[in-house]
Amino acid sequence: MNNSELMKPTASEMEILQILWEEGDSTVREVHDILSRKKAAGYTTTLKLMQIMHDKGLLHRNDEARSHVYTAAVKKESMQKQAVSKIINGMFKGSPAKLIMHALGNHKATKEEIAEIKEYLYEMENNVSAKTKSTSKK
Amino acid sequence: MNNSELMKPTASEMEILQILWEEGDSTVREVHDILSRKKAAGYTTTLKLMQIMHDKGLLHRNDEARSHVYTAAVKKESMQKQAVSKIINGMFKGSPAKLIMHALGNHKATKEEIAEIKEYLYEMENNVSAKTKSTSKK
DNA sequence: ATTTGATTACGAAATCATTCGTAGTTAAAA
DNA sequence: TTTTAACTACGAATGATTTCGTAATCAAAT
Repeated sequence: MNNSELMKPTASEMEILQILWEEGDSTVREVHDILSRKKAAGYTTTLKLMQIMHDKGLLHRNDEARSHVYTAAVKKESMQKQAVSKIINGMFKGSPAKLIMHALGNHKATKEEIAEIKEYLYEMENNVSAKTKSTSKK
Repeated sequence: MNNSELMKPTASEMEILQILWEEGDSTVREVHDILSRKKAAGYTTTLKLMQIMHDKGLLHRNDEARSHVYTAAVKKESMQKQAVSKIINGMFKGSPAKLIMHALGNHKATKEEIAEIKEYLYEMENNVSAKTKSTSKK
């Protein structure tokens, strides 16, 4: 039905995407079991949601086996970026610094995290490949 | 209909709140004109939305004059906090640092902003009234 | 005083998202 | 082979949000 990046997942769809990003390819059953730990939901509700997401192009599906296996078709990074942009532009007048202050002010970071941020800032200021995430991630 | 903080504005309601935060008290006409610059929308649509928001307690209203004057009834700060929390918990597994890296990575900050953030981090590390926003705001 | 134009109130249609029941299919167990 | 359990497809009910038309009201201009 569509191509890729511009789709805006609903809240429920976000929950499912998050599970798939976390767990990797999964069947409806697997997603549903995880979802059930947090909220009541009928199995066919989860099924339908994932089918709709597939129609929208948010999920890929392998239907060779009887239980279809779904995969997130959008990148976690893209969605994160989109979410952060939306909030910076919508609520913080385009100033990332304002957002950062808020984040720091209301959510305590560990010493390590603070150090990491400082390191990142240092790199930015000195053009030390500020775009390549230095953090040995994942 | 209700009291205050716990209401979750919809996307359209957010747009109106943002205008009111930005412009201060405004009539439907004023809000609508600004809104029209960004999206097509009938006047009565904006009117109805603002009436609903008033019913929900999201807006205050002065109806002494023929054209009613509306005011945001929720604080920008509260909504910002809510938005930041939602994104940190939903997309960044509770790690404010991850959000911050993203914000810094995708939205260039000015030298001043970077300095400001560093200052803020320094204060945090040394407990120097880390909660009182030091930044001479606005 | 009448007309004109802008305003509010409000019902209701249109759209979108969520939830669930039912039917049909398949694979494995009995 | 028959039964049972799990699965998909899909229609449709429900619920929430958004959009808009119409009627009534008011104020200003004619």
